[in-house]
Amino acid sequence: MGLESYQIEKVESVTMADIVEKRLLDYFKKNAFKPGDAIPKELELAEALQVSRNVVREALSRLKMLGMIESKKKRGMVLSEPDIFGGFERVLDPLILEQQTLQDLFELRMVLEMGLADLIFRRKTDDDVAELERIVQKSINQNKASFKVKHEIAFHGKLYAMTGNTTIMRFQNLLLPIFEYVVSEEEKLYGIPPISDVGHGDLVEIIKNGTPQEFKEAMRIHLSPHFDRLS
Amino acid sequence: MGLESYQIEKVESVTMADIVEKRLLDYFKKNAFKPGDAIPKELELAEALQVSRNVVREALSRLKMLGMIESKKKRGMVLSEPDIFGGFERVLDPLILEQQTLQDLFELRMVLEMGLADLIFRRKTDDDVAELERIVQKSINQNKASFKVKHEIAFHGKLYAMTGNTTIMRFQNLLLPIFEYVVSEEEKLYGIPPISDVGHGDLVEIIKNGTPQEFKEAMRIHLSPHFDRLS
DNA sequence: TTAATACTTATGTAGAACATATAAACAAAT
DNA sequence: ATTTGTTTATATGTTCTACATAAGTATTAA
Repeated sequence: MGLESYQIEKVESVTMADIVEKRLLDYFKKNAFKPGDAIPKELELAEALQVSRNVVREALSRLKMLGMIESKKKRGMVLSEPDIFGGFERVLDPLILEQQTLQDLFELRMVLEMGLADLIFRRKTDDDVAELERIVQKSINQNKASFKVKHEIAFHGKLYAMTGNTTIMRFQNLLLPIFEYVVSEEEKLYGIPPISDVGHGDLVEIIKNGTPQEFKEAMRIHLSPHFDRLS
Repeated sequence: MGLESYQIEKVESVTMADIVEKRLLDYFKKNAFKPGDAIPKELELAEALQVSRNVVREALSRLKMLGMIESKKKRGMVLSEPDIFGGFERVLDPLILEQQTLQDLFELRMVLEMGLADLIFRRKTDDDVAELERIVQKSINQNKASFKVKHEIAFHGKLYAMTGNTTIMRFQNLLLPIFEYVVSEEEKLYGIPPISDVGHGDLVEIIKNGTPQEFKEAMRIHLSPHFDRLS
């Protein structure tokens, strides 16, 4: 009988820095700290938490990485609006993420893309449509692989931009390298996917004169070469 | 003329820990480190980078927070599969995020919800549908607000679960408190939104016997009370 | 009043010391 | 011979002290 049948759970050592980090987060939430609020000095925290200044600094360093805290000499530290995807960005490396996670993120981006329709139609402007047409126009008679990738990014990036939602846009920008990685891995395994029946030109036409419903269906077909490869 | 017209950018002091953190990340990527690989000892890193062990530890502490590094006494440190949303989770507090970011995240969750259709239809099982029906059944004749919220979470949570995508599921779970916060804030401003023409029962019926296209449209209508409030 | 100066303070960095867990090697016991 | 106990070396965890550095504050000089 293997050890795993005993369901022994691995003891993971919790360090002081872990505890202090959590205490600080709880402290901020409990006291409804807002960006701009000053927080206690390192030595005061160390004294209050009964740990060395070093441990406090390790915990603070973590929060600084997330943009949650800013510090200046003499002036002390203030809470600040964190970079919501800061931690996400650092961790998003195809080489260190599990295959399943990469696959999940690949799907996540496709789900996003399918769900954009209503936001796009709600907020599109004539200028947006004109730029989309320009992007599509530029891609005609271009066959180099490197250009195609750039064009893909420009076109779909513009779609995200049209939502007017900078958070979604940032999110998709972060997911992009993952998407490309998964696509290239798939191509190694299964070859170049068939070209979709619906191209960028068709999508633009629908944005111009069609309905969200038509767009959703068109986008599904546009993505279907990828979609059909999902398990 | 105000200072802002000079486009002076705020000098933000870059600390050694910031630099070392970046160097470490670059080092891992450049050398194609994979989870399980051992990384140099603290003292070696300090020596190589010509900084104190203290600074190295602050940088390492950050990566440990993201789950990117695990350390054990004597055994040293190994790279590990990071928690992809770990940093995100810590930062997701309605009180410290800007109103616009909250709004963006609110929309992001709606976009996700609209995009789920194809994954759900691709992977649904009879058991899934049965459970959805059970959830809907339980909600009949329940009118307490607290129950309604729980029911909402259970129903939509099940929809996410049916995608079989644990990353998407985790993501939506993290977004949930934000969603609830924004909804409650909106209710304070504009009152309770009108009840949608499409309820959970209708959605289940479509999942059972309908098409992804019908589901998308139904979900749009289901969410329209929220959607119509978007600027 | 203004400007130059010194003082104070909180963060940033360095280095040493010790605590603690544990891998590895070795010795003892069954 | 395999297991069990003991020793030892070592890498991380924690604390302490000291000093550097930037930036408010108070003081002084013009």
